[in-house]
Amino acid sequence: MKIETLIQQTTKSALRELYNFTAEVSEIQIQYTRKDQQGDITVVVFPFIKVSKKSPEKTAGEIGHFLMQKVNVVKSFNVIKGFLNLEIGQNYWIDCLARACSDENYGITAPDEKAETVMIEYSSPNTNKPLHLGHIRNNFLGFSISEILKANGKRVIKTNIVNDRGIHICKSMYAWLKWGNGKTPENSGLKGDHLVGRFYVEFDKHYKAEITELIEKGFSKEEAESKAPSILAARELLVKWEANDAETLNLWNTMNKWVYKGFDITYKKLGVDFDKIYYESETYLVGKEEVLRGVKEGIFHQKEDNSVWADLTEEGLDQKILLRSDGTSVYITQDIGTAKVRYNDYRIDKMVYVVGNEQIYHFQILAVLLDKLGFAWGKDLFHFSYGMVELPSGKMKSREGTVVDADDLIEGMVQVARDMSTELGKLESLSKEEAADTFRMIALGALKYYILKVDPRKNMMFNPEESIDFNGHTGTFIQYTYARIKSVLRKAGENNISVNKTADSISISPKEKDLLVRITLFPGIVEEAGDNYSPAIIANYCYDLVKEYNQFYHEHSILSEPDENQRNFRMALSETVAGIVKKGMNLLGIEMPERM
RNA sequence: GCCCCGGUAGCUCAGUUGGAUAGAGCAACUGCCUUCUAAGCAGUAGGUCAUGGGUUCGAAUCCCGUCCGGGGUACCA
Repeated sequence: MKIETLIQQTTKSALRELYNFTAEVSEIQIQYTRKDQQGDITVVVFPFIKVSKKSPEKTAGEIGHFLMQKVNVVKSFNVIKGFLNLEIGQNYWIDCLARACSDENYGITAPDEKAETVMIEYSSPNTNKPLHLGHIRNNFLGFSISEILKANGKRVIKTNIVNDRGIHICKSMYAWLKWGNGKTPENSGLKGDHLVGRFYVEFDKHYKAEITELIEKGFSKEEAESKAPSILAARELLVKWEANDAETLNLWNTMNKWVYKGFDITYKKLGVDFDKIYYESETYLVGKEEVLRGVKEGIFHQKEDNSVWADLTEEGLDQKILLRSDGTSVYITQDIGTAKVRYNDYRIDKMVYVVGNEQIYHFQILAVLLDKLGFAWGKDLFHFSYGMVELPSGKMKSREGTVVDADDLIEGMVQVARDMSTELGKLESLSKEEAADTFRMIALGALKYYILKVDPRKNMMFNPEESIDFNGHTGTFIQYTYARIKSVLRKAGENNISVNKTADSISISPKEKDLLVRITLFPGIVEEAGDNYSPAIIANYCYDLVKEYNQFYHEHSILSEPDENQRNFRMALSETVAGIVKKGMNLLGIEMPERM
């Protein structure tokens, strides 16, 4: 049993026996004792002075005596105001270490027969432009949350819906037809997604110019936006596409293939993957059918101009368009179809959408629409909404080219990692390939950590200079500590010192105690991260753990410790910390180098 | 207008879901490499937790008001 639970329950008995009061276990507050106080675990007794009718000190003292008698790991206690600080015997901590050290899956829960199946949708790119920093946060979060849920005993299906059709790609297609001069990735030397992205920007440039021109001719802004020749041409392409026009489909296929080839490279570099990829072009018709069924069944209504709407005013939402007057689908139409297809393909207990918080309203509507269409699971969908990424220079706008491109960012970080390692004279003993792989791990680790350490729900500032910092609260620091431990363990192996997991008759220093306590926290941290869908909780824990380890490392010698039991204990501590940190960082999708 | 989200050190972020004297990193300054990796460790300085009230033994945390910032409210996605 966990020590916290044991103390809570015994405190509950104490309250009953001493004061004839029946408390809920959840009312009994247990916390780890502050570092500036004596003791390991603290019971907060303020809430019970009403029932004890005694001073906080007296009450704490009485409960303290009770706990000492009933719980043998409680060795002593002290009382400060209403805080009952318990000292836990050293055997308890050594036992915890032994368990953590010997269990390869410490902190990780494997799925059992009745494990929930969770499908997690993330990434979900449009095929009209390359991935940028915003997508990076999405991909890292989606991947990490998948890993964290797996570690909490869920079955996870990672999925990606590729928005491969729609007005956006038609814009790129039109621009390519009009101004492309037959450019291809091969003859331009550009990565496919970047090439297609250029045409999207090209489109917007012309479109904007046309709007300005029309406004000068006396049109209203709205009229100009809908009457500009470019947008009309793109719309026409969309209609042709939905009508299966061979030439349009051909171009669409070609350009999307360019993009996929580019995406594959970027995904690989990011280290993310998917169990199942859906394409909007393959699901939107299912959505359209569902919408038309809704019309037939009177759930939705069709206006004179043929557009289809859902009236959600009763649900406190607005009117929502589901099909345009020209019959083409909008974003949410596709989402309805994709949801239906997914539930046909898999036995899904929970559907999680990793999508930015600007789409909160969209997913509220989606849940209601699915519910109205009679899908029981609709209202249970979970929109994991994360905050936007801001730059010191302001917001990113892909149409205006003010985005941080994913490929450029990664390449730049690898370069800095290489320069920094060379400057520090590290990795000289490694082969070229090993060194290159380590630079990659360091660069990606720094980037992933920088993004995942902040609470996903909040907007975050991406400062390019800080993100490539390798000192302080960074992924690099954690990787470094891991490599450092590995180095010690390697040396121990060479000297034939075995890690003794059952060390006794040793003395534990305060710093070692801090580490032990921190180690026992790991399983709870994994659980909390799962409950809260928060990689940040894991990230911050790993930092705290290695910070503590480095202090220990600085204060104590390990290999040159003369006492064998003491040495073995420190080896076990080191090995356990390394194991936890590796598991924790892997939950963030961060690899750990053995040397750096 | 209406609806969501946020405001903690100069900057970027934590803060165990209401507990003790609010913590890290960066930036600045000062020490520590003949000793297991100095991408490290130790120290100095830095705070009216936006603001005003309320709830109670106790509030950065919960409730109400105000101010500031962001997002949403499209026949864009």
